[in-house]
Amino acid sequence: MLRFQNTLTNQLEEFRPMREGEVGMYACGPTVWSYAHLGNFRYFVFVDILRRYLEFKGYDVKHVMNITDVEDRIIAFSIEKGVTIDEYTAEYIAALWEDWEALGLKQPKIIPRATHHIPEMVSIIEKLEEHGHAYRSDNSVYYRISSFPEYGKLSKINFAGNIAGASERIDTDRYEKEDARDFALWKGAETPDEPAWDSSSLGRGRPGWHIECSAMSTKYLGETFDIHAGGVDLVFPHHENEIAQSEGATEKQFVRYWLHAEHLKVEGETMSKSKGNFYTFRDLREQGYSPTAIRYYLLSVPYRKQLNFTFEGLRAAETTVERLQDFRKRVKEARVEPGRNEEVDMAMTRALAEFETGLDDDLNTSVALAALHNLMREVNTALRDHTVLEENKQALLELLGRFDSVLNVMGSDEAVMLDAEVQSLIDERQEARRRRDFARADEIRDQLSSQGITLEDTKDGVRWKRR
RNA sequence: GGCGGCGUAGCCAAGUGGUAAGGCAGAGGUCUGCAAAACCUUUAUUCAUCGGUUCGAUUCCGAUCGCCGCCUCCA
Repeated sequence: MLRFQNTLTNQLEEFRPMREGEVGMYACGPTVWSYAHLGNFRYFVFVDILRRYLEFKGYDVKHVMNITDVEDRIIAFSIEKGVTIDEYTAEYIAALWEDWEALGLKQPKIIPRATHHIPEMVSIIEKLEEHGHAYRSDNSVYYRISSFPEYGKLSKINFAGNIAGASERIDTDRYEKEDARDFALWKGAETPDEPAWDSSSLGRGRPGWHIECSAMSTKYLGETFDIHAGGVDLVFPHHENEIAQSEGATEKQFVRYWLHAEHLKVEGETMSKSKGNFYTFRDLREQGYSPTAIRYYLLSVPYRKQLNFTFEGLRAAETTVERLQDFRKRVKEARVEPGRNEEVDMAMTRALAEFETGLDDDLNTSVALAALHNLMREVNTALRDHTVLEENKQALLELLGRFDSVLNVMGSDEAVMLDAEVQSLIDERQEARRRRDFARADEIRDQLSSQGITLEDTKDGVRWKRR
């Protein structure tokens, strides 16, 4: 039974989608003002596991992720560079998809961009005005929080209690609002050259940040949908505001399950540019770490716990991933004889059960990985001195494939060909070894090693690996 | 000031009212011409500290110490 910790109710709840066999899922996407960093990817990997596991369970997942391509920083930086916001964001969007693919993340099925959904946002704002949830001030439109009694139900923030201590941070806004908590739905244009859209009802301006997600999620998933995911920092105010907007406009429940991923720390500290511990995915790749190891590392800690990123941990992930991939490759290459091995059968049954128990429990990836490691050890032990039996091999490859349909860390299936020259060197070395000309054999091994090819001598011949 | 999370072996980390998953590193071994890789075995009388509840607590309750997050645009 699949269960999620729902931020809305603060409880571990059985997951039951609105429609049998289908899941509508909205994941807050990036604001493309810079390269995505490790923390962003921790969250993206979580969403990927969530989606893949739902698919593993047989659901058809309608996965929507927005791209926020208009926002204050984007506007400021594009003006600084003297380019349009589209030109400015294009570079970061391209980089995002490059990183995305390298990390083995599935593409969301629908990827709406904020700038392409202005009319939808305007129409929600109009509805909010009709319902008395919005008001105008200067050229802008604000949400009237006092009109939505349930405000705070997601974040559980008690406004009466906390305003006092935090008051110096409020009221710095230059806009005129009825209440300090109210937030902008539509920001009226102040200068002629800032990016803005004309709306006959609202005037010239641009949308507030929160309205984007309300408009795009509802458009593609309906007024009520199953899952909304995000980073913990979005609980307040972003998601709280989305609820106020969407439920204020439709008078229906907006989202049924709210899932929030914890943040990543680096060497025990908050990742920040000023501390010099700020990393993007590309930074790590430039340092030679493999995307798969990074993925493994990011998913190895359950999403609701802070992940303490360390380079020691990343190196450990590197080793582990190699071992897993090697295991799968060995199973695939193993020579077979007819028949089946009961021990291996039982190990597989246990592993599958443990894998599902783990992921069913609010996506406990640590438990799922332990299941995989236990399987690997048991299979290795059972088959240590035996030839692999045909039925086990097929079943095992199938099972590993199923696990990897969620984890995606065990390597691809494509056979990599060696060029003829390398192959002939390997052959020559084998010949030299037969002659016990080890000097020549080692010479060839060193030569290939300098080309990034590692040789391993096994009972069944030479195996090679590209670094 | 308000709200929330966490503290488990050298490191990362799961977990439960009945006596500690898994990974990395370490140690020993198998294999090997050597090596590498791989494989096997092994590594916490103990779960921040102090009290309490209980037949029994790492797991529940309270206090203390330490770390982290949110409280208006940061995943």
